[in-house]
Amino acid sequence: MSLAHVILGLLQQQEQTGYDLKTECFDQCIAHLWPADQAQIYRTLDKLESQGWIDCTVEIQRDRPNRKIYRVTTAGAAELTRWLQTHQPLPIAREPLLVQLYFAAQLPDEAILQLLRAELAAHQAKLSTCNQIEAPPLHDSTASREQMLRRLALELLCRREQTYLDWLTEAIALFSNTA
Amino acid sequence: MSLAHVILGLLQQQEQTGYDLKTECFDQCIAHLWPADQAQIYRTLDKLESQGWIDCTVEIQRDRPNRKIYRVTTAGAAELTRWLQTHQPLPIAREPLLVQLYFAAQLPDEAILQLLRAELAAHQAKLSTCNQIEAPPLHDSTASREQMLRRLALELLCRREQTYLDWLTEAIALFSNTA
DNA sequence: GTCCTATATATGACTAGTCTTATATTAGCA
DNA sequence: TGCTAATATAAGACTAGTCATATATAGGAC
Repeated sequence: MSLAHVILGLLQQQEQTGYDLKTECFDQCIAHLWPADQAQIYRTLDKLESQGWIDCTVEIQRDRPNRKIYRVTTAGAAELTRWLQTHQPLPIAREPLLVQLYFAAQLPDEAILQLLRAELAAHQAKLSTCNQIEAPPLHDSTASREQMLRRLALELLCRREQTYLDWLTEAIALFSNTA
Repeated sequence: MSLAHVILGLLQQQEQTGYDLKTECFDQCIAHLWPADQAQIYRTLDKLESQGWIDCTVEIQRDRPNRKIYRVTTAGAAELTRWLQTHQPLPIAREPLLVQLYFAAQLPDEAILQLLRAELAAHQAKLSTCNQIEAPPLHDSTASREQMLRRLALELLCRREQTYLDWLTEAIALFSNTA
């Protein structure tokens, strides 16, 4: 249940509501690390609260629905620290495009090229959104520890997209030659 | 429901049982593209059959449980061809390690290094299993179209692992210097 | 003799995540 | 006047995937 730990981490940085988590964290950069929809965020908040890892105070608003502001408890902080140091299993990446290529021998080159070009465009778009996330360069010694670690995480995202782009470009060249 | 299409593809190559699919396909190379457990394979076979995309004949065995040998129907073959040409959404990669790094500022360097080293070892192991999958080199002109496409898919898997290894090695160096 | 493995299929219980809709109020726009 | 967007939380229905267990038979290991 890593989503629970993402939320613990975010709440430790700043106490906030489920709505804030969704609009300011998950819809922004966290989406690249661990996408989550609104329903899942609220359910995980409920679970974290019943576990005693977070608690909340209700801020009564007249003109808007009340806000439940969550913060990490002592037990929650201990759990986060424990989890942060525990090696997690490798992520399972299920890649529809690779499956398609694996069975694509029956398709004409032009159909394969269309698949590859569509994937290339999608990865180019993703790389450009990753590049738009602000972060100091990897070897900037004035950056804080937080900034450096975030830059490091972001760096892998960008490199992964670049790996895709390089591979797709070569694959397209391969099929363009034989076509 | 890509697992359904993986199974359609595999059955189109060779009619076989759920047990065969599990032990000879999913436990071997397909696991790298689309891992699936036994329960999910059998349930998907049921669903594919009720959709009319596959059918089966029962081979009665005296000394062993009977075998249900599945094959792709005409409708199933048409569905596979359609799916193979349809652009699929980018895979969602949820990376626990990146989440950990993102919130790791509170940890000492040594704890971060331990995380990075464990991940490096895991990715080294994965790369070596990927490298053990037999496939002709990418530019071997004597390879069949099937072999070439499989080599291409495998090539991305290997490059992805190499990208991880490079990034992890640099990250480890970064923290070893500051430590 | 008992345990484990292989062969083969099936199902129950569960987790994580998605999609949709409900509720309630305010503000802005056309 | 009616529509939409923003602010907030909640829950129902569903899908995909995981984990464990059940069933049945044969053969080999200890």
